Amino acid sequence: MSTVKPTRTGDREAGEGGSAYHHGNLREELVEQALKLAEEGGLSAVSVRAAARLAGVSPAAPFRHFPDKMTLMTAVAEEAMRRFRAEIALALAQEVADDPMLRIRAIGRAYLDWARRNPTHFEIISSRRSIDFEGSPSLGRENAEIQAQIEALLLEAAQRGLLRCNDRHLIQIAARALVYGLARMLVDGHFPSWQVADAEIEGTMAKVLDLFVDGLVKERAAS
Amino acid sequence: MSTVKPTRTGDREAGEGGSAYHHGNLREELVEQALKLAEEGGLSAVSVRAAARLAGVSPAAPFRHFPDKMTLMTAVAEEAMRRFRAEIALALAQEVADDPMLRIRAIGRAYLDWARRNPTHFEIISSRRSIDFEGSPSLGRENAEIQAQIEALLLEAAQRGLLRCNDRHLIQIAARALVYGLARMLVDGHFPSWQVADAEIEGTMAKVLDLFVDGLVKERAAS
DNA sequence: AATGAATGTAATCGATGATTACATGATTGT
DNA sequence: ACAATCATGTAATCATCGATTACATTCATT
Repeated sequence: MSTVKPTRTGDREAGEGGSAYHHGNLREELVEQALKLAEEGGLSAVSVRAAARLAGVSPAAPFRHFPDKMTLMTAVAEEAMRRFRAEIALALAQEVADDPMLRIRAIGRAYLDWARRNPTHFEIISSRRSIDFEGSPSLGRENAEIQAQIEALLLEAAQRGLLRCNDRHLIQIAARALVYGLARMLVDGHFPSWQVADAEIEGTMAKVLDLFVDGLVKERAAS
Repeated sequence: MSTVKPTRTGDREAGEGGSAYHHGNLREELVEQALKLAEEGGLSAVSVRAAARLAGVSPAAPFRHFPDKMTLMTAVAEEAMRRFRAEIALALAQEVADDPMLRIRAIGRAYLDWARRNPTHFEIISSRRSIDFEGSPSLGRENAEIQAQIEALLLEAAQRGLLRCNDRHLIQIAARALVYGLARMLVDGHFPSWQVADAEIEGTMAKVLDLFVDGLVKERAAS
């Protein structure tokens, strides 16, 4: 009547106001709390029960909204992917350069930056065991959109004769493998084995990205 | 008395022969069974209890040999790493080419090949959450030896003027990021999102590797 | 208001990692 | 040969987790 959505009791964000049997927004609250758990304690800290606890609800309550843990994690991944995509889109919008390879590099940097700042969220969207990627249209769509953006940039680069290799699909897989490998080396804690200190990680990843992109383009005039 | 090793009851490989209270070789048996569990059911199928079950021993027995699960998994990782290294060494020994970049590519192929055939074992040695990498001299040493081999090859390549970039450490990180990314994309099941069928994976990975290595070398003469 | 669907609770199950007290048997010193 | 000692395995138990079932409560619609 007074609230916008007729199907909801009302916002209980403050936590203690209204009558407490029906939460009113449990589904989204659980996703949010799961994201928080992931941030603070890593992937292993995310449990259905812990999310329920944080939401102030019984251990069985989440199963009214998600048939199993994987479905909850998939919803978490969808939210994380939404943020990931938004940040990539922002970086691309801020890259004023006309050079398509520079724009691809900007995407790569945004990718690595987000993974560095949200390691567990990155892990969640990358996993195919804790989430049902195939079963989520949202995840598939967002992923395909990133691919399409890069494909367009590669096509432009090819038309300008910048590329050393004609197989753009292969280039794209290579590019993704490189940034995915870097990001996973980071979240998996491999850099200490490479004598790369934490403070150097960002710079190292940027230089590796440059090295790779330079290797893609046809012989540059000079340097 | 009759057996070779005086400190052991004797081989109980067959399973039912001798007196059964003391297993005689539990530690190694547990590692072996854990490897088997990993092969057959993935990382999540590996549990201390399951390994104990397969070894025909009580759920608490493993904790006499490993203080916690992570220590068991670290021992598993050490055995997996040993096999991994052996296969890389074999591939390198079989590569007759004198070209250091071809030798590096051979290492990359062996790396990817092993990961493709032993996805869960690869996952275990790559993880830094289920194992204590830093706490294992064996793991650190084997990893450092691979790095040293590649460093030597890169140095040779640099001396022959083959490299486009002088920072060999950076090249090595990039190379590792690429193969690690490819291997993890495989293990994590990303290739379906890239329209790469299972049968094409091996070839695709090889081509991506070539694309990368070609990008490292100074402008080739012709095609 | 009454009814039925949506949503949350309570109780319970089986599996897991881990700990403690106890049992067994092999090793070793005399 | 024998007994002390230590390594190794067992039994029992705990807390946590994912999951299910039966029941309670609230909301929306009639």
